[in-house]
Amino acid sequence: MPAAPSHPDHISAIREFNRFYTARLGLLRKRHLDGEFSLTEARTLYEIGAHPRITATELRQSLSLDRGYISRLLASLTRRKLIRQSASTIDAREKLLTLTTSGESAVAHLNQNSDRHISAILETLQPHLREDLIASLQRAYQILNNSQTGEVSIQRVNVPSPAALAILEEYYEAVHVIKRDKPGDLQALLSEPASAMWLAKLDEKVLGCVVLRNLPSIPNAAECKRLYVRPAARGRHVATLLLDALEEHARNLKLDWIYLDTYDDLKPAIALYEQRGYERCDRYNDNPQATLFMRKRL
Amino acid sequence: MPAAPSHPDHISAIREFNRFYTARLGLLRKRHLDGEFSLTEARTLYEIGAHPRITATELRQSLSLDRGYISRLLASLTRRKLIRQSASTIDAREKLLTLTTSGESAVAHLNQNSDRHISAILETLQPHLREDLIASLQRAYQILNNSQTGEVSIQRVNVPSPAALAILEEYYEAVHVIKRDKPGDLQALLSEPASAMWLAKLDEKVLGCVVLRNLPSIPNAAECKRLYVRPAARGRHVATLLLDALEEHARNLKLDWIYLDTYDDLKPAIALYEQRGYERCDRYNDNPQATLFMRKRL
DNA sequence: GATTTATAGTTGCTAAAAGCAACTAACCAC
DNA sequence: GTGGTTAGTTGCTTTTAGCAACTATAAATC
Repeated sequence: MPAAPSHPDHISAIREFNRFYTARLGLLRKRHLDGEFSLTEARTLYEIGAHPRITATELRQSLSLDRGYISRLLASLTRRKLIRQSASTIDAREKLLTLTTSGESAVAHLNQNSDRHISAILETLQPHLREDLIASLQRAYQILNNSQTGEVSIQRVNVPSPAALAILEEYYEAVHVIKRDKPGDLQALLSEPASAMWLAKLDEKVLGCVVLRNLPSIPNAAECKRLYVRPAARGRHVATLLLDALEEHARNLKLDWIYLDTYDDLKPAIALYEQRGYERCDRYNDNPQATLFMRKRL
Repeated sequence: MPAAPSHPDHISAIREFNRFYTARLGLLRKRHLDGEFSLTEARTLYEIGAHPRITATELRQSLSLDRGYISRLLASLTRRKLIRQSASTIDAREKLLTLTTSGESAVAHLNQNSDRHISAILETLQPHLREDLIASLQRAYQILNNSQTGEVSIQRVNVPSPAALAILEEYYEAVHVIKRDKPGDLQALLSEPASAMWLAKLDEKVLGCVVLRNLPSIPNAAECKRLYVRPAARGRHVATLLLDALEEHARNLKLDWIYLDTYDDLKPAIALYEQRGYERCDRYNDNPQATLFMRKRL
């Protein structure tokens, strides 16, 4: 649909908001309140934390900085043992960046600082205004996040591609699982008859994944595993699209049940499952981390 | 009222919004798209434009930069004829900063650049989402703007204080009046029986002003003049407080009518007047700039 | 399979941005 | 007046960032 030209009032309203907001929240302060890191260093650490296994080039694009400068910056952060640069098996030129433990605690510390500042502002607000403010910002977030061009597509994974391994890696980090699959396991899984994996993509960027796994202990059933949507892509119904693909596939296989396990804490995930017709059931496996079990009749 | 401690979810929601928003809008890009100015220079120019007669120290606080650096920055902008530094009559140490004509056009040009970028984002949105986005951001703006601590107080002006002269100066710049009162005129005005001036203040900062002036041509009437609220303080009902004070004073003087003149373009001002019971009337003076005349029976 | 072309990252050099500290001049409180 | 304070300036230094030439790997072309 061809959008109508933006009304000038809209534009200046946003411009004014930007100026006001950055000033009020101190978003442009050079020395990031914390003596130890510059604003750019802090942003770099945060970006690596948010996107483990990011490459320097991707970082450069998202921070819009010079390659040379980034290179030195990363060298310095590595020297200070805040990040780790590991060789990529896919492309020997690039290095995959991850936070070290102390890098993670540095990010946590930076967040704390920024939180203190935000908290001081929120505390001057009456509770209902506070709710109102959060809701307004979240609405803005949602609208802008969804506005990114392109359609989310769901792709079946046939081979253990780097992209598939990378998103699984991210999933593991996000849920802190202890027992991780090895790359070879994915290959094995994909070749099992009733098992499969899907990726959600926007252009070429992977937004999330889900795995359907054979469940030999229960007749005519399979298990939904590794449902994960990257934080940056949430609110775009990516999980819904992934589950649609998974369930359709299961139906084609003439399965009767999808089982899954999860944790009581994951309220939004549980809400989604319930909304899709999953209902609580008894423990069906011995996953020690899981506290909640659900299933759906197809 | 003692505010309840902020819920951690609120804080992290705001932190995430900040990261997302600054990245999406490119607010942290160093070289401000325009080759001519750095981000800091652009911010400086904008700040001076938004607060004419600001001092270097105030600027330093709002941009949180070093005094020495600011000093050099201002020297450079002055050399480039973008700003003017005029001596303060109140405090000979400080210099009042204003944009030159070419400084103003530089700001306009910077705004255009930033607008292009904003416009590109808005154009990807459907009209209703666009409206929704603007409304959300404006709501956030409003809440945060009002959250600034302290109560707005209204003060009667007894002598032509520097603060009173400064806000009048700002008013003149804002409305582009040709015929300005000279400082002596304010003294004369304040000593007239039915005339007076009020300032709205937040802590020690002046937010706006209004003048009540004797109107000898009409019996038992006075005129409301110079109603002005600084852009940064709008949305806080400052004008309402000022008019309350003015009308109360007029009633105490046993006046029957308040008259005022304005321009058709000033829709929000006119809406405020109408809401307060002012109604349109015939031209009662010979102010060539005025196109709309109103009055209210007290 | 050799050759070109492109890409990821490094390094030398330089410029711009920003901070620190010592300074001057004006103001303020007693 | 005198001592303490504040607004702004200036000399000096560090940090931040960019440019361009370079190496090594990958991808494309023939």
